[in-house]
Amino acid sequence: MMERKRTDCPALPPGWKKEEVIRKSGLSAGKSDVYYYSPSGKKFRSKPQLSRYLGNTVDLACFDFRTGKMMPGKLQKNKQRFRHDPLSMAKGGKPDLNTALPIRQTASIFKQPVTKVTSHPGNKVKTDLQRAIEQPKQLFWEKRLKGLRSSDVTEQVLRTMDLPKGLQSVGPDASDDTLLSAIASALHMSSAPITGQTSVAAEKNPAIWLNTSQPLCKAFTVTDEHIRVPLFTSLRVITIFILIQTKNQKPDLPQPKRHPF
DNA sequence: CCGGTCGGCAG
DNA sequence: CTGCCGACCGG
Repeated sequence: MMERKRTDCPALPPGWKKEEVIRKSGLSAGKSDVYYYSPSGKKFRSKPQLSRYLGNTVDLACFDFRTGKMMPGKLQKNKQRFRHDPLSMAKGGKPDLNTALPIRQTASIFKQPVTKVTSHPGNKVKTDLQRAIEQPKQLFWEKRLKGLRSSDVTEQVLRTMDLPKGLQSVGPDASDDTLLSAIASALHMSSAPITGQTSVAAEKNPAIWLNTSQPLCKAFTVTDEHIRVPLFTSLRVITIFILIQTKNQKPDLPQPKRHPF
């Protein structure tokens, strides 16, 4: 019997396997069918089926079912029609994808669109600079960065960076890629030195003792040694260390404020 | 495993 | 508009 290979699929949670079967005969000979298998062995043969099963635990918006890879930039080939823009719809034009309402981000089995209420259509939004600067920050907002990957020009998702063991995450999500995103964001967001969570209490109960101006990682300092020993450490990680060290030595330099990644 | 639709989309 | 092709799903 011809063994068919089930390969690991890095874009999906651990344990998920991908299989590609080439059609051998018939009109569609040469074409292939792609299947996925859950850790428990359940077979999936389409993206909608996969999506229904995974629910909100994995965002398959940029998941390419055929290749099994995340393809950022590839807008979801939405099977369902966009019917939210009466204006452009009435004109017979194609629905404007940019006016599509966002999907509610709360945990729910089903995706729920938000309801847009326009009570005073003519109103301008008041701009209150003071308020804009001090917006409340969501605790553990870094979790939303989970699964975010960098990609090259071909839109292939790059391998996750390996982090030195010295860096340890604090809080509900201990994955390396989230940790890295948090640190990288901290570099952009604040002009303060980056030290990690210096309070020991934060490690035991981060929900209460978290220092929200610091990334979700245990306290660390960057020494020359971190930068000098590139063995087993990627150039990109070294670069981040250098950026942190530079910033921490000159904390008074004005830093550009950016949005998190 | 393959065929038959349907819908997106390039020409 | 039309023909092609990929996604999806039924048998």
